[in-house]
Amino acid sequence: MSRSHTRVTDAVREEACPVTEVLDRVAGKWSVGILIAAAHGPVRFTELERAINGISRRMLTLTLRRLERDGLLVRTVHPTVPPKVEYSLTPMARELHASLTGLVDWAERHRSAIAAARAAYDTAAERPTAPDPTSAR
Amino acid sequence: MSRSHTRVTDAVREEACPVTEVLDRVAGKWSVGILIAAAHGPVRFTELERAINGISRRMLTLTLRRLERDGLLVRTVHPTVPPKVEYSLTPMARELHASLTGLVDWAERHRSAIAAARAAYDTAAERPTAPDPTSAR
DNA sequence: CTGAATCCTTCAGGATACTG
DNA sequence: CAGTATCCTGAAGGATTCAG
Repeated sequence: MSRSHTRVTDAVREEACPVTEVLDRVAGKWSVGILIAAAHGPVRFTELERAINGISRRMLTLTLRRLERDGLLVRTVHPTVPPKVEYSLTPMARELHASLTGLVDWAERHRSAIAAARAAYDTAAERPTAPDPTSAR
Repeated sequence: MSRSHTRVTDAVREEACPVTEVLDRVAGKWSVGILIAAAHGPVRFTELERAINGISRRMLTLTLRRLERDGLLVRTVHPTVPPKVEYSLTPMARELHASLTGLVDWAERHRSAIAAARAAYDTAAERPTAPDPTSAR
C-alpha cells in the first residue's frame, strides 16, 4: 500500500475546500432520506426501513452509523425485550434540515424538466452527424 | 448479465422517492463545487480547473457533461482559436444555488464539531469494554 | 427487533498520455 | 485551450446469512 498513489490526493481529501467536506458526509445514497425521515421526531430502526423504500438493512445500518459518528444522529437504546432503538437528529443536524428540504423541494419541482433535458441530450448524442435534414430522403 | 439481480432494484432506482433523485445528480464529488463556482457568471474550463482545487481534468469534464446533460449547465463554444468554452448555470440551477450555499455554509459552521464528534466516536469504539475504571490498576 | 458478517459487483474517480 | 482515451484502485452498495 501507499505506492506513491495517495500523496497529494490524501492531503487534498483531508484538507480540501469545505465543499467536498459537506458532501462527503451527506453523500451517501440514503443519508438525506434518513435525515429527513428523522426530522419529525425519534424514529425506530424498522420505521426507517419501511419509510425509506428501497434501502437494504445493511445500508440502513451503515448509514445510521456514519451519521451517528459525524454527530448528526443520536442513537438511544431502550433496554427492553424486544430491543427498541431510536434515532433522533442532533441540533446540528436540525440546522441542516432547511437546506435539505430545499434540495428535495427543488428536485420535485424540476423533476420532469431534468428528465426532459436528459432525454434531449441523449437523443442529440445519438445523432453525431445529422444536423442537416435538407439533403436526404 | 441481468441474472435476476437488478429487477426490483432497477425499478427502485429509476422510480424511487425524489430524495434519491436529487442526490443522484448532485452526488458527484465535484458537482456542487462546480455549480457554486459557475454561479457568478459564465466560467471557462481552465478557470474551473484552477478554481476547484484538486479536481482532475477528467473529472472536470465528466462532471460538466453530467451537469449539462441534466440541464443544469449550458455549454457555449466560441469557435475561435484557441477554443473558448464557457459554462453557465441554467435558471433551474440558479434556484438550487441557495440550498447549495446553505449546505456549504452549514459545513463551515460545524466543521470542527463534526470532527470532534468523529474523534469521540472513534475513541469510544476503541474501548469496547472499559466503561468502569473503578475496578482496575 | 436490531443489527453484524460475508461475498460480490458496479462505478466513481485518480494517474497518465494523446489530440484538434 | 479544451478536451478524449485507457488503465487501475478503492469504496459504495446489494444479496444473503447468522446472532443477541
